[in-house]
Amino acid sequence: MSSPSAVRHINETRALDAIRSQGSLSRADIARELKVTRATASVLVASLIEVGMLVDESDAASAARTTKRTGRPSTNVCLNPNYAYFLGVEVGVGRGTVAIIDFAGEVHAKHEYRFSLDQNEPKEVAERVANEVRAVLATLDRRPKTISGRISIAGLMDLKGHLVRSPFLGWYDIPFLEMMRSALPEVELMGVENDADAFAAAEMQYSVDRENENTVYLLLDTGIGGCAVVDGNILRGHMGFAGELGHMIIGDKGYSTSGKSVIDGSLESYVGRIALLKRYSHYGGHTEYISEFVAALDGGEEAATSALHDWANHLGRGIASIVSVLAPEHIVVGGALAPLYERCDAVVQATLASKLVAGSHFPEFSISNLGRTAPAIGAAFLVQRDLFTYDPKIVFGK
Amino acid sequence: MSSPSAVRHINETRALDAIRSQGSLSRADIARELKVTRATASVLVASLIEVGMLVDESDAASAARTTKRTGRPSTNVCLNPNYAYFLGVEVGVGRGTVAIIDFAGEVHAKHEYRFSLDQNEPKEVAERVANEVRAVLATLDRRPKTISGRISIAGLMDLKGHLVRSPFLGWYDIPFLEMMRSALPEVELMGVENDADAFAAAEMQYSVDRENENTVYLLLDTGIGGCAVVDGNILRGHMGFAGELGHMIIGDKGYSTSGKSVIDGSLESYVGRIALLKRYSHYGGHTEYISEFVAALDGGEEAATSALHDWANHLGRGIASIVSVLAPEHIVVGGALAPLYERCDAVVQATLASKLVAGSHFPEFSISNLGRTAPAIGAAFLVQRDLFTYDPKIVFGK
DNA sequence: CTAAGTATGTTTAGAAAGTAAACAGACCAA
DNA sequence: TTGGTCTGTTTACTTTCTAAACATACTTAG
Repeated sequence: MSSPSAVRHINETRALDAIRSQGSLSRADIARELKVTRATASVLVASLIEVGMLVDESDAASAARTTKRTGRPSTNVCLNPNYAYFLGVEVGVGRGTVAIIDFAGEVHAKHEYRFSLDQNEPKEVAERVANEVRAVLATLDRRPKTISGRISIAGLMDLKGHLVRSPFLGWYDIPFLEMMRSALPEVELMGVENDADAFAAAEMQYSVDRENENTVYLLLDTGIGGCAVVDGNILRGHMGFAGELGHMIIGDKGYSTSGKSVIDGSLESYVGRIALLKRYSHYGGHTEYISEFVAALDGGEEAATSALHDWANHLGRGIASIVSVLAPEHIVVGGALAPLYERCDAVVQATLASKLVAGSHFPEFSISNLGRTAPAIGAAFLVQRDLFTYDPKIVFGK
Repeated sequence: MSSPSAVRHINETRALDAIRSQGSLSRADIARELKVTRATASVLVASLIEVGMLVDESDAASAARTTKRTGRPSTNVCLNPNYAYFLGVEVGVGRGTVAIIDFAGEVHAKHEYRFSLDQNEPKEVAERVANEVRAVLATLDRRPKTISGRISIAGLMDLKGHLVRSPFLGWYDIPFLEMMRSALPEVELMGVENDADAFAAAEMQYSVDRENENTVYLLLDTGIGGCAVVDGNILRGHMGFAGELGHMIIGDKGYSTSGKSVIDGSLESYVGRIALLKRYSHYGGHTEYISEFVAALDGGEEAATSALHDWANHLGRGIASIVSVLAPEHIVVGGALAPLYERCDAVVQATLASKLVAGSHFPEFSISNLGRTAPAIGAAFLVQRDLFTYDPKIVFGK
C-alpha cells in the first residue's frame, strides 16, 4: 500500500483529530484546517459518516452556533460517541480503578475498589480486575460492539507490554497483559502502560488550554513516577525504559532504602512516601498515613514542618536535574503526595532557582486536580488517541 | 499543496535517503526498499537525475557489483557528489574548525586554526571565521554553485539560532548567526547548533553499524556537554534548551564553582576540566593541561590516580541519572577528557551498576575516535541530512 | 552454441486522490 | 426584493501510483 490511499488515510486521520480537538466542525472548517479544498473535505466527511465515526450534529446545536453570521450557515459534524467505547484499567497496590469513555471522549463510568493484599497473586488479581470491569460494563445504558482497553500499572513495562518489575506490588517479570486477556476475553486489550504515563495522558486531555509539547508529569506517591513529554512525544527510550525520574541520583544517602528497589541517594530515597515518613520520625513525629501528616502540618507541628522542608529541598534539587535535561515548559504534580507540594511550592521553587544556571527557562508548575481515577481515564484516552493518530513510519512502510 | 505531489515529495526524499545510507542502489532495489513498484522507482530516479541529485554509477563499479548474478544486471544510481557542498563551522574557545563535505557525504576539507583570546569580540571572531572559511573554500578543486552551511558553538541556543549563553566564550545573548551571515554572505547559513549535537551528528554518521535510536553523546571538556537521541530524535525541549546533562545535580558541593555558570553540586562541578584539575591539586598534583595529567596518570602518580578515581565515581553517578531518565542503549564518550574515561571505564561502570535499579538496561559504552574536527563535520552533515528528511508536519500543513 | 531461466527496467492502461472553478443553496441586510 | 457572502456539491482535469505485459541482458544447463 502506498500512495493515493496513504494520503486518504492521513487526511481522514487528520480530519478526525481536528474534530476531536475542536468538538464540532463544518466541512469548510475542515478544509481550512487541513489545507485542502472544500470538495475534498466533503468527500472525507462523507466516508467517515459512512463508517459511522462521524454524525451530523443535532439541528439545535448547529443552529445555535450558526446564527448571526453572514453567508450560508454550515451544518457541522461531530464524533459519533457510540462508534466505540474505550476501557481504562488501573491496577494499584491493594486497590484499583476502572474507567470507560466513549468515542468522543466523554467519561461514562468511573469506579474504584479495594482488594486484600493477601490475594496479591497476579492471576488472582487479574480475575478480580476482570470481574470489576464486567460489573462496570453492566451498568452502561448501551454497549457498542467494539470495546477496546488499556491497562495501567505502577511499574516498568517493556514496549510489548510485558511487566518487568513492579516493586510495590512485588511482581517481577509477569506477562500481565496476557493474563488479563485470558481473564477478560470480551474486551480487546491493546497494551499495558506505566501509571505515570496514563496519568499524563489524562492531564493532557483536560488541559487543552495549556501547551503540552514539553511537559513533565510527576506522580508523587510511594514511588516517584514520571512521564516526560518532550517535543510532543512521550519519552520512551530503549525498550521503553525511560522516564524513571525517581531513580535519578541527587545525593549520597537518602532517608529510605528498601533494598533493591530504592537506590541510596536517588530522588525516591529522599522524597518518596516512605522517605517522608521516616524523616518525620527522625524529627519526632509518627504516622503511616499522608492524611495524618498533612493534618499535623496544618496544625503547625514542628516535626512535620521540618520534614516537609527537607522534602521540598530535595524535590527542588531533583526538579533542577529534570529541567536541565528535559527543559519542560510545564511541570504537573500529581499523586497522593501532591498535597504536600501545595504546602511548600515556594521552597521547592526557591531551591530549583538556586540550582539552575542563569538564563534557563523556569517551568510553570501546576497541580493535578483529577482524582484517583486519573490513570484509568488516561489509559482509556490512550486507546482513543490511537485512532486519531497516524504513524508516518507505518503509513509509508519501513 | 497537498496530495499527489506530497506523496511524490515524500517518496523522492525516501529514495534519496535510501541511496545515501546504502551508497548505491538499482531502481529495483529502491522499489523494494520503498515498497513501490519498479515503474514508480524508475520515474522517481529519472526525475532525481533530471535535477542533478543522482547520477548513473560508473560502468566499472556497477559491473563489479553485478557480475555472477542470475538475471538482467542492474544499473545502479548513486548520489551526485557535485550537486552541492556543505560547510560546517565550529567556533571554540581560542580555536575553531572548518569542514566541507559534498552531497554524498565525502569530506573534502578539514581545517583547524587558533585565534588569540584578546580578540574575542563576537564581531571580530565572526570576521576571522569567515576568512578561514574563504581560505578553505579556495583550496577546493571545484566549487558547486550551492554551498550551504551550519555553525556549531559550545553554548545554549534557542531554536531560532540565537546564542543565549556561552559561558566559556563569555558571550551572552548574541545574534551570532546574523553576524556570520553578514560576514560570509556567499554561503547560505542554515542555522546554529550546539557543539554536542554537532558532535553527535558526526558520530551517528560514522557508526551506521550501530543502532542509534537511543544514544547519549557525552562531550567531556571544560563544560560537560550532552546530546541525547531518544527514540530517534535529538532531545530539544522547550526552546531547544534540553540536554544540558552537565547541569544535573548529583551532590552537594562539587570541586569547582566558577560562579554563575557552574552550579554547586552539578555534574560539571565534579567532572568538568576545572573540577578535575582542582581535585588533582587537592591530592598534591598540579597542571593546567589534560595531556600532562594523563602523563602523570600513565606514570602511576598517586595524586593523579586518586583524582581520576573520584572523577570516575562522580561520572558514574551522573550517568546513572542519565540512564534512569533517558534509557539510552549506547553511550558515546568524546571530548578532550575522553582519554580519562578510557583509563577508568571499569570504575565508572561499577559505580553506575551500583546506582541502577535491578533490571535496568545497562548501556554499552564506546569512545569517539573522531578528531577535533568532529563538531564541524557533524554540523556539515546536519545540513546535508535536511535534504534527506521530510517533516510530516510541513508536508501535510499545520 | 542454443534454449530456458531469471531478474531488471520500461511501457501501457486504469484507479485513486487531489485541485480549480463553476454552480446551487441558505441566510443576512439594506 | 435584491445583492452579498459563505457553504457545500458537481464537473473536468491533473498527478501519482499500481498492475501487468513486454523488452532486455545476462547466467546456466543440456
